[in-house]
Amino acid sequence: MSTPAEPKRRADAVRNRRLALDAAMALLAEPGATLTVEAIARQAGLGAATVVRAFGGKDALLDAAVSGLLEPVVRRARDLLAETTAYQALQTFLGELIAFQTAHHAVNDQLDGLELPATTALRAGLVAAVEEMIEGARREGAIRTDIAPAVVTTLLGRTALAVARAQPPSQALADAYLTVLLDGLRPTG
Amino acid sequence: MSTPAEPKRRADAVRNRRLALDAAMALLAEPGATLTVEAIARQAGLGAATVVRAFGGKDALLDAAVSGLLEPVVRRARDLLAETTAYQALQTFLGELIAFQTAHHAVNDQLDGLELPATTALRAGLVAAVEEMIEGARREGAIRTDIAPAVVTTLLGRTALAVARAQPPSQALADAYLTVLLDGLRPTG
Amino acid sequence: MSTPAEPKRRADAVRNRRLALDAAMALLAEPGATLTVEAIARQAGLGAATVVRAFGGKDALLDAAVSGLLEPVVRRARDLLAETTAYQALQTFLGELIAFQTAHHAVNDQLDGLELPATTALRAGLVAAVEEMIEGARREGAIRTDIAPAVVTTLLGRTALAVARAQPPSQALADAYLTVLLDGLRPTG
Amino acid sequence: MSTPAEPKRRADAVRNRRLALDAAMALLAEPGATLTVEAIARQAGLGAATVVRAFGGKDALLDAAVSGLLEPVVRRARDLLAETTAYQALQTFLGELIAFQTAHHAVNDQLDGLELPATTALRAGLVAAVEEMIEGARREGAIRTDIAPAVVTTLLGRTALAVARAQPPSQALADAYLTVLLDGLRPTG
DNA sequence: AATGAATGAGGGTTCATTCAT
DNA sequence: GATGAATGAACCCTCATTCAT
Repeated sequence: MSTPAEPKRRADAVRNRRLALDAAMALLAEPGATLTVEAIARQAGLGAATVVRAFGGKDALLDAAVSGLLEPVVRRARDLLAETTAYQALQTFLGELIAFQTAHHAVNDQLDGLELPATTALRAGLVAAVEEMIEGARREGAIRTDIAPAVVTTLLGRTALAVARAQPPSQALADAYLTVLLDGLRPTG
Repeated sequence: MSTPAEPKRRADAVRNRRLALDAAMALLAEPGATLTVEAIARQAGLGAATVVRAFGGKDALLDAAVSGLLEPVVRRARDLLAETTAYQALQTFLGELIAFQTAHHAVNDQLDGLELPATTALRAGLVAAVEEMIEGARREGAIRTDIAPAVVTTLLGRTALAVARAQPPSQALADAYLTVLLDGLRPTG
Repeated sequence: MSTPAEPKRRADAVRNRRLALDAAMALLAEPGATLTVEAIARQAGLGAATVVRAFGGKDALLDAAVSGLLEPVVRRARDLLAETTAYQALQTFLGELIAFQTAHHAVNDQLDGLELPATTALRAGLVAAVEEMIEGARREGAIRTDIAPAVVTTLLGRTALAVARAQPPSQALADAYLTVLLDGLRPTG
Repeated sequence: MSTPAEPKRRADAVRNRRLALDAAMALLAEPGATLTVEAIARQAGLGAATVVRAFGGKDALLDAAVSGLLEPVVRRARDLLAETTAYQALQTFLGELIAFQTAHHAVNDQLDGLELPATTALRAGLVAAVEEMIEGARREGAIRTDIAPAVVTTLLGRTALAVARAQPPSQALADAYLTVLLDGLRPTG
């Protein structure tokens, strides 16, 4: 009695789509990885044509991979907003964002360059969530109000991205980012 | 009787090297420019083989071009260090750095990706100069001392790069970067 | 006790072969249709492997499909030969041939290009029938005798094909074809 | 004093462009030839990338090749129109057209399918020239007037194409085409 | 010595066929 | 036995480099 008849014939297809996706995500995590279809296919143990067919083009594959990586991040931002104060959410989330981006390095390049539908949507969701945190923190009196929330959001996002890109990864740098940015955002006066 | 007939032939070579370099620098300044050898050659009014021959490969050309763009920035950092207080130098320099990187957008990609010798050296020089500013500002009591100078340097450098990369360029973002970062670096206590 | 259990299993096979054939014929009738195996399978509501297996290769499938379309044409030629005078048969048949080829546009390309056994045989049958019409009409004194029947047959066949291929289809052109060709075939003297 | 300084550096380029063009034309003349870029390049003794570069894409190459083949045909039609009566021009030209199309077999496929600018223009010129012949011949009282000139032109053009396509080529067929079509076009009454 | 042109390697994509379910 | 998926071959195209002029 649990969705019995519908996904009948795709046990291996789903598995291989998953393999291709995982391979792409794994390569996205490596700093200097070659992101060709062939490289992704090799990593997945599949043929090149298979991964193309599974997604309908390289762009769609990258879109899916980046989205797959980004989606839990956005969800986590939403969860934090619901659970605690906006400022606390901001603090926690920024730390986790850096950790994520550090662990999935090449995602950042994709985020900058391409125009991929799902990724774009998720990024917008991420921006919206951070902006809510900023606005909430302003109302809570936790951060300064002389800079527009949208600007603060962009600043936090882009600098997080940059910090994550540092080679080699550095926890000290991530900590410094959090400390300096949040201190710099304290209410003036 | 010194340098008999040898440098005469090289006059054209020097001129063409300069032309290729200028062309590459100009293209590096444009956001979406095509950085193929042929495009650079066309911009320079030269043949494709000439620009390759003048540098011995595309990588070397890019190294030279990026270095050419970076060199005045490093020199400017040095000059500021000599002219004024370290903190004042830091403030001024960060503003100019953002402006430079915003104006020479594509340089950033090259800075991240490749490992080019001259560029790497210059980047090291840049890091060293900023690190001197940080250390000086610490001695001046102008900034906090609970974060290692090297970490602060990396933080400032990488975030400047990220802010410059913002699309579209935003002066408000650059201002916010300066304000928030420098406020966040104020001495604690 | 004859044919014990064997043909039962083949009921589905026969049905699917029919479905694939109909699908291919339908696509052959459309001018710009995509004639990939997958497209034919989709049109048939079958899997791609099924249509291949049912015929043992794409070429064999096309052979069968084209033959299926051509077969009634040949039979019609035979019937006309039996029913009426040779010249009358010729007149009627040419008109119908053009109409058929116009309605099943893509068949023409296949007729020209490939060398498919069944199709080749049918085409030979078609040629033979037309040739009989020509010879009969000669005996009836209805057409000129200074051109070899085989040549006249080829001329009529190939020009019919060309007229059918006209884009956009034109009834005026078909009429002109009939008028001019038949007038041009009138007995000399 | 004869165009001395302008085409300085292209002796080999022109030669190879010519080679590629000739190769394409040669393959266009063969009935079942493979018209891939690689096949053309092999025929020309060049690399595949070279022929692409020389024309900027496969379509442009085919356009040039077909146009190169078609251009003298159109010019010949124009010349005939200037030299003699329209009907005589028509008779002569149709014979030559068949001969040409027989000798350059595959041109016909390209003429049917693609939308190539130069080829399309030339084809329009060809149609216009033949139409002028028809109209002139009507005024001369040499051909029937109960079929629209445009229809006659299409009929002659498409059937010439079809006759040329006959395999194996047959002079008897070409002669029959001319005889039957022109007799069929005689004035009625 | 400069250069336009040639090229070989590599990219993404499509498709007829084969295989595992 | 039917099938969705896998695949290897083939296609067109781009580009950094090399060569002949």
